[in-house]
Amino acid sequence: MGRGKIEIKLIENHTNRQVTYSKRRNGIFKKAQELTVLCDAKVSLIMLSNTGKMHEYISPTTTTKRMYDDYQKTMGVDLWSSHYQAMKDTLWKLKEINNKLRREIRQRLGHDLNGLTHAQLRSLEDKMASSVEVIRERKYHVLKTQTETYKKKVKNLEERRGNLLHGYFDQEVACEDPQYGYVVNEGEYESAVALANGASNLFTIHLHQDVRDHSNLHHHGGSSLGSSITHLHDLRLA
Amino acid sequence: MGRGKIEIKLIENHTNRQVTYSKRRNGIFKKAQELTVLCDAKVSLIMLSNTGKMHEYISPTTTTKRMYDDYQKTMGVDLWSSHYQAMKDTLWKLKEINNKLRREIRQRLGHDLNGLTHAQLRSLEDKMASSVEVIRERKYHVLKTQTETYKKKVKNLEERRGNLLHGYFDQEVACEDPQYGYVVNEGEYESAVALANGASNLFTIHLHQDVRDHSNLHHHGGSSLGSSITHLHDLRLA
DNA sequence: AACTATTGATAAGC
DNA sequence: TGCTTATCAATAGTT
Repeated sequence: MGRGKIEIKLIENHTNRQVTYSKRRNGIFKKAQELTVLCDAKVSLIMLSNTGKMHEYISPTTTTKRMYDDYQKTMGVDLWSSHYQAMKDTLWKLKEINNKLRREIRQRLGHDLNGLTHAQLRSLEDKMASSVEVIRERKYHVLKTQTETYKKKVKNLEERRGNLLHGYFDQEVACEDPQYGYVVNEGEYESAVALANGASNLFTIHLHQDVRDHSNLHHHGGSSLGSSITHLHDLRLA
Repeated sequence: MGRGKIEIKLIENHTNRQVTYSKRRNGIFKKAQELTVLCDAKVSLIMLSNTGKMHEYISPTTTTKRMYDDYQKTMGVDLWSSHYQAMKDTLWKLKEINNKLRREIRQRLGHDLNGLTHAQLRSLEDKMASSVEVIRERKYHVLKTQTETYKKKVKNLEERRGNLLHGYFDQEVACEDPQYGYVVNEGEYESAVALANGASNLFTIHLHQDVRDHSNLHHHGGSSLGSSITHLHDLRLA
């Protein structure tokens, strides 16, 4: 339709092609619009020119995301889910691993032993016993180190105070039982134990939605009927 | 264009609306096709009728996924990423929990004790000692139960064999040391230990792509130019 | 961009 | 749905 029939093949002339693209694009947008209204249909139309310009029409009764979600559902399964599906798999596997780790910890705490055979229990007992031994040794090591550090500190303090105050605080310093040296950082200990006792509290995960505003884009919805259909999304590829 | 001008408003007559939808849909598809060829453009066109039928046109030079990916990039990346982002957060948190659980297990195995204070070590030792006690008790319980079960079995066997064969196998039965009753399922024990000894092997996650075949759908690509544009995806919502 | 001669799309009817 | 045809709409080429 025009001053002459044209063959449907690539328009070689660059300018001509641009003009035709613009004209026909608007024509299609108008038709999409009309279809939406006349037939109560939902249309998602995305067009990308060879110059990299992107244009979109979306029926005002829906959103592009919803259209593609429906499309996915209809087509069977996901299109872009290579990424998404891999993520879901990873997530599931991490959950599995988590459960296994938890179970192991529970067993080491002496719970959930019902499923284990005598041999497994014997092995578990042995391993834990040797672990306790390691911990005990480490404890003695820390004890020894800290005691020495403490002694040094006390001695240093006595010297300094003695030097400064000529023995005025000798009695007070003597009251500080070296034993108290072991309970430094008592506050931190509490929280450390809380953490060690389950970390279950960490499972309180608050999911949230990240809905962003794309106000930088001109959005002229399909509601402005016959007036200005040309005012559709006019975007450039990033 | 037609036997009369029509107003662009919802067609009330249901049948008429269906017919118009079908005709105009094909018209738009044809125009999308022509635009693709004439101007070297890429078009993604998804239409959903009010009866739930879905139709699609996609330029043969691209795919629906690629078009939508481009669209997302242009729009600013976030459409379904509310979902996606929540998933990523969950994944990250699960990894964190995993690491904490692993650290705890290592400490209970007697490793990585360097950061702990004497008080923490003492607490850990106590807890492990009491856990060992629980495990030991459970072990004895299992031992006792299994021994009794075994004795019953042997007795029953002896009786049955005695009845049938008049004591012919007495000697053989006597050779079965009751101790062997404790080592049933030795094979399973090995795998259980392997599992208990880290579960680290579970981290070997093989990501895969799930590319499925949708051969149940009639796919007539945009290559069949002027011939049969009506043969586009014709799907129903699941 | 705006203008038309022309072709193309389609509303109504079958 | 498919075909026909009288009409209106889109647009190719020109200005």
